[in-house]
Amino acid sequence: MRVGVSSSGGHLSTIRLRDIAAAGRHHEALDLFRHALRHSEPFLSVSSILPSAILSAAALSLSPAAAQLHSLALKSGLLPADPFVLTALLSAYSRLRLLPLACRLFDEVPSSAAPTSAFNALISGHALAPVSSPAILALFLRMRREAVPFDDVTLLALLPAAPPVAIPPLHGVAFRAALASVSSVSNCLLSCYSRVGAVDFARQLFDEMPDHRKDLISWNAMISCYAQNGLAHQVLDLFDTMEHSASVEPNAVTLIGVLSTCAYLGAHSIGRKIENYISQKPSFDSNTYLKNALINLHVRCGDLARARTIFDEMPQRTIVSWTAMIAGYGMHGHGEEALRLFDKMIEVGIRPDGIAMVSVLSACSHGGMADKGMWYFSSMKTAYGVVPSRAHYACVVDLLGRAGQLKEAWKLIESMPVEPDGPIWGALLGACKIHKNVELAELAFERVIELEPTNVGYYVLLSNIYSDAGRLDGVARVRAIMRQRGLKKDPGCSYVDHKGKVHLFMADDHSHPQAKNIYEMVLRLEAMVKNDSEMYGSKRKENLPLTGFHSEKLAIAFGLLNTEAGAEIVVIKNLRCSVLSGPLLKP
DNA sequence: GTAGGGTTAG
Repeated sequence: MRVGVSSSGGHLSTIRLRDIAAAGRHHEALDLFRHALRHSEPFLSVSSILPSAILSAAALSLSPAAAQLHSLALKSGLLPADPFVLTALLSAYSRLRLLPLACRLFDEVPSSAAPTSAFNALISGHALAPVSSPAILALFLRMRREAVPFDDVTLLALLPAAPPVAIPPLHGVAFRAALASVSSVSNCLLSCYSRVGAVDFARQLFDEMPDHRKDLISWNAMISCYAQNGLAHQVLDLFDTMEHSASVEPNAVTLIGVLSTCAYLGAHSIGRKIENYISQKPSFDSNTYLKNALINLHVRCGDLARARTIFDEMPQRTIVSWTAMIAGYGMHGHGEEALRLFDKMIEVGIRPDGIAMVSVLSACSHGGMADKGMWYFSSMKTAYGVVPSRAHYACVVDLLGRAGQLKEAWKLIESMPVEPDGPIWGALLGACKIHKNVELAELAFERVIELEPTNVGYYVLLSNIYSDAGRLDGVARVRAIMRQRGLKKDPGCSYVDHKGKVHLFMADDHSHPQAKNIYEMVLRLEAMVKNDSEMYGSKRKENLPLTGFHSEKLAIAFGLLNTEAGAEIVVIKNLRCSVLSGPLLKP
């Protein structure tokens, strides 16, 4: 359709509108569109400016405007034939979460006349919906049946939403269409493999990429892959390689991956180096994601004051910033401060999500505030619209359990609207250990082992409960089941970074040069905690050799023996011992 | 001109 009266150069509006919309100035874009229509510029086709206007309306969440533009398109005779208008509308309805409208529009397109871009828009729209993979795969199959060519964009929309089993066949499809070597597609495949834990496949893809196709995103995806799969040593190794390979410069996303690994390892010194590097780059200064990663680093390494300073100085805080800080106070036993911060978050108008509530409940649990925790748990649905998930139940079972209310914890599990999972029964089992309840422990163990038959931790826990109760028959039985199922006790290890040297401790480990002093220290500490000097003497005499010494206790004792009062001791436990050979952890 | 890959908290 041509609308033309005015004298100004028509196509200028088209170009300006696109640029303005692309720059994110959507209000201006819509104003310009209205202006162009009203003044009917010559040689200006509505079809050339309508797609940008439609997408601007969607970007501003203006459903009525999108619907108006839709009817304008109909009146102008642009639907369903104009592929650009059609695709923009499909994309707009998808982004406005009006998927039914998108589907209805798509159905009006004559079969096999729909362009690739229309399918792509609809697939992306379905990918935004919570349970979408069947619908998406159906769309893709229909595309192939109707011989509509697919492209890289199709795969980028399809792959992240596809179920794990569909990834390898889709990889094959991409390969045969000569799309698997397109950087964006191979990066996407890499993250898909990462997400399902297929780290080796991801690495293989990474290694197979020729250097000129390996871009910053490829490096970031591989680093995040290692980080998310807990392979800390590999993260630091790859980051090191990246820094020495001149072609790409790390960006904020790279550093977030590395920082999360430092947080996981408690590698405070490396993390601080990265923080220092960041502080010299003004462009990183306003990156909220990066600040959140730094908060998490300091929180996990025990430097709450530094974490809080970063938090306080942030120009913008997201719910992630608040949650990281609340969780930090919670995990270090500052329950009151955690709740104060939570109240403040509510005050500034941030509505907590499920994860924020997990951090609140666990702060209550670790801070011994059972009543407060129960209050938050029972009110969170009405107050904040957070429906309790299994993670919340696990927190509350832990909370009741620690407080000695084992029966109530059991009743809560029984009353759950969904089936309890391993961590929930595990929390009850842990509470049984604290309160020495063998009967309930046996019941909880039976359930937890049905759900997680190979989780060695639960066997060890029950064995220790029997051992505490002097029930050696039980200990033997648990050991027999473990043997029968081919399960081996994971050697728990803890380490301390002291003066640039890493000191590793295993449970009941006597190999350290200071072993004698360390064991003395543990016994003293235990006696202090129990406020029972009798125990110190008795355990010392009767236990030869000494057993039941957690690796973590040994590491803490070592730290206390070798540092000044008030010095920071960071103990990291239960990591795969392989991380200790990492290059960055050496002095 | 349309569709779009990598990022933090539990």
